[in-house]
Amino acid sequence: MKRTIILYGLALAVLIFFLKFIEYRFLVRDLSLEFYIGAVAIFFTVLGVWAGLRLTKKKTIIITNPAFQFDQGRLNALGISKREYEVLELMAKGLSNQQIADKLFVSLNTVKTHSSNLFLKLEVSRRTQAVQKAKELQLIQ
Amino acid sequence: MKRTIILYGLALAVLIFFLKFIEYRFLVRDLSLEFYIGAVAIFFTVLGVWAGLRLTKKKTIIITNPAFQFDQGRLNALGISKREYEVLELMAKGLSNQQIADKLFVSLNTVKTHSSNLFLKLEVSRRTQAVQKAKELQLIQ
DNA sequence: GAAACCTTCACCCGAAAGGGTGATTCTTCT
DNA sequence: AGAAGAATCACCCTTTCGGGTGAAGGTTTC
Repeated sequence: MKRTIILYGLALAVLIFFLKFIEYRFLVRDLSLEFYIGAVAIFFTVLGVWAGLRLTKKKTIIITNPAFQFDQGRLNALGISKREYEVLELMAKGLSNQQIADKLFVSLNTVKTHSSNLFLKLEVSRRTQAVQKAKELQLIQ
Repeated sequence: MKRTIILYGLALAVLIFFLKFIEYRFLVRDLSLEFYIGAVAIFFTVLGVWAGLRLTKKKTIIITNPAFQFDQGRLNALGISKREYEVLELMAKGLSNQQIADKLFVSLNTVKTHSSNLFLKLEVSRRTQAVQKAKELQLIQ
């Protein structure tokens, strides 16, 4: 922002001195006033576009929430165990219980037990709610 | 934004008057032409800024982190209808199909149809994935 | 060593979700 | 007026989820 203004100012100064220069060399006889004005117009239009875009350029998208930080305390407060948390994470990725079971090398029944306990502790009754609530509580990203 | 442009204009004016001042001291010449050039420069700068912003309006709307903005275009690109979007929103809140049906005053079958079409369009096969993907695509908050 | 966890797994059952097909009504666009 | 799409609903069937109960083996803690 500041750099843009400074650069703009410098460009402006350079141009004006440049114009002064050619003015003294070639344009004292008023040979092409139209050309002179045209050049100034074009130059400042371009400069204006450039500066305008520069100044209004938005910051890049931040998809992940930078304010997120893993809070073990909140997990403990809810009594969520390590294994249950792993299930929760995979659940949030949209995996089915079977896929979670394959990933954690346990049986489907085990995953179901974990998820059931998880629902009790989060006080929900469906996985979508669990994911939503876990995000609200900043348990997962 | 506007403040930036105003500040910029003021900076420009200051610079020009500064240059004028130098000019008076060292390069006393035809003053009316100089002012004319200055006016043209300012005018075209403003024009350039304005035109630049106008022309790139859509491209510069990039959402910064907390500011979610509804993007109809992305919905259209995926071919997601209004009703499907409503189902998606309620789905993301963790509601069951039956609850969604009650809320929208339609039958369970209708909700299932909408969600099926939604899954096709989002290229997913489960509601958790749909919600996750919709958030990634900034379709929902 | 008993109590309190965690982790693992099994079985049953009902509810919910998902996939497929077809059909009707209504609006909208050409 | 006809085509296209949206919204609605139905019926079928399979898979997945969720709730309940029970149980065995492991660790930690008092």
